[in-house]
Amino acid sequence: MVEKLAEKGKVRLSQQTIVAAAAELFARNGFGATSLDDMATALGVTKGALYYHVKNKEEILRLIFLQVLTIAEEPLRQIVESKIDPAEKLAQAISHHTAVAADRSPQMIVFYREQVHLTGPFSREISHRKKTYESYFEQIIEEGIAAGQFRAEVDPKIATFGILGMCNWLSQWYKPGGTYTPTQIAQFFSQLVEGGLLVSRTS
Amino acid sequence: MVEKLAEKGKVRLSQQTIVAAAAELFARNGFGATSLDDMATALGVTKGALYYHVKNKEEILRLIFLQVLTIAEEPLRQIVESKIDPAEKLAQAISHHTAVAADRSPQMIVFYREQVHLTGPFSREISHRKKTYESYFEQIIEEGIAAGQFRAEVDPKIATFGILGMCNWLSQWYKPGGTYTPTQIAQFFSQLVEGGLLVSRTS
DNA sequence: ATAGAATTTGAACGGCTGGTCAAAAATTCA
DNA sequence: TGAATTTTTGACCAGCCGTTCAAATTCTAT
Repeated sequence: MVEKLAEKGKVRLSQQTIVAAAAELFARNGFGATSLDDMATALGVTKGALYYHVKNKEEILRLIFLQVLTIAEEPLRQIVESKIDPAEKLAQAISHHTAVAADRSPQMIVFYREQVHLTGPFSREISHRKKTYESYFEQIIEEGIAAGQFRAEVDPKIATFGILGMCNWLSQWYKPGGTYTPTQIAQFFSQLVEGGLLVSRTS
Repeated sequence: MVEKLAEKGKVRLSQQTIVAAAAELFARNGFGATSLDDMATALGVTKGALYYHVKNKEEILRLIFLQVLTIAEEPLRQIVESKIDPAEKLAQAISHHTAVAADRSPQMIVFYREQVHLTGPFSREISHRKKTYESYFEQIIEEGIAAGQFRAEVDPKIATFGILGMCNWLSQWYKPGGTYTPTQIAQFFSQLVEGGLLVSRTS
């Protein structure tokens, strides 16, 4: 059912390689439907070997979540704190988030699909960090409204959910080597969010 | 682990009630992590009883997918074929899609998360109907560009993915009884997509 | 009331799951 | 080389999974 990835013998087994292989399998088949045997087969080893590098199945999932957050959080924080105008901040934030979604798309799919399988305090920590991440976007929009750059009728929370939804959805359809690069897609999204579709506006 | 829903004894067991309960459990815990015992418990019956109404677990999943498509497809088709201007069409399409995402949110979560667990030709049929559904949005945007109402630089495919991502994401955060109704949220989304965030534009 | 049909039960099944572990193999380094 | 260490094996376990089915129950209509 799960074909072997083209990694047999090439790479040394480690937490990193396990997590990478698991992310692809979880993204393709779901966390619950991916067995440790599937992962072992994909890596060209036996199930038991995995347990030398990893405590259990859930830890693999935890490591995927941490990887996503490690990549995503810090650059966004820097964008928010930089001293450029809000519209440019938003464009950079969209560009950053789109890039993460595009080149870590298995991890992103897992991140937004499988949190339900995290248990205990770790799941709550993820929820909290997700909220913080979202709040950065909210801040940028509020800033833009306060500066008179964004329309005052905009609800920052709804707009944030809209923008993040737009970017996150990318991992559902983006395939490397398509018509557009992640950078170009991010530009399209920025134009759409900032300028809208209409040629002219009345407000 | 899975608490009983407040349905015990109240409703008669049927395909419909099974599908409804399953949708909530699948949405909350995932298809793979939801056992038939979980569903039976939630409905106040034993596992065996389910098999009188349903062929197997995958059929339950299939019925959820069909339910979503049955609700979503036809109204959108009518909007596309109606003789109103593209901007208004888009607003109505967004409103329609948002409404579906909001008041069938368990089913929508399952629809976009668990297709991987469908097997055989049915999965391909769903993919095809999904694509057709997306193409309706593309059509509206192309129409708007052709009519000179939408900006010519817009890529209809990317814009469609963006809009659908925005709406679909709703099922991840929307809770009935929040600050805004689905109708209001749809209006926000329409404004965002059509007019953008910026107060003024140069193009 | 009672026959007949519709529905539910509860036990049983084979298979797969995540996890464990002593022994074997591979690697490292003096 | 060869001893010490790191890594992998492969067999094993207990438990849960989806599914089946004969028997028991409940419902329906006369």
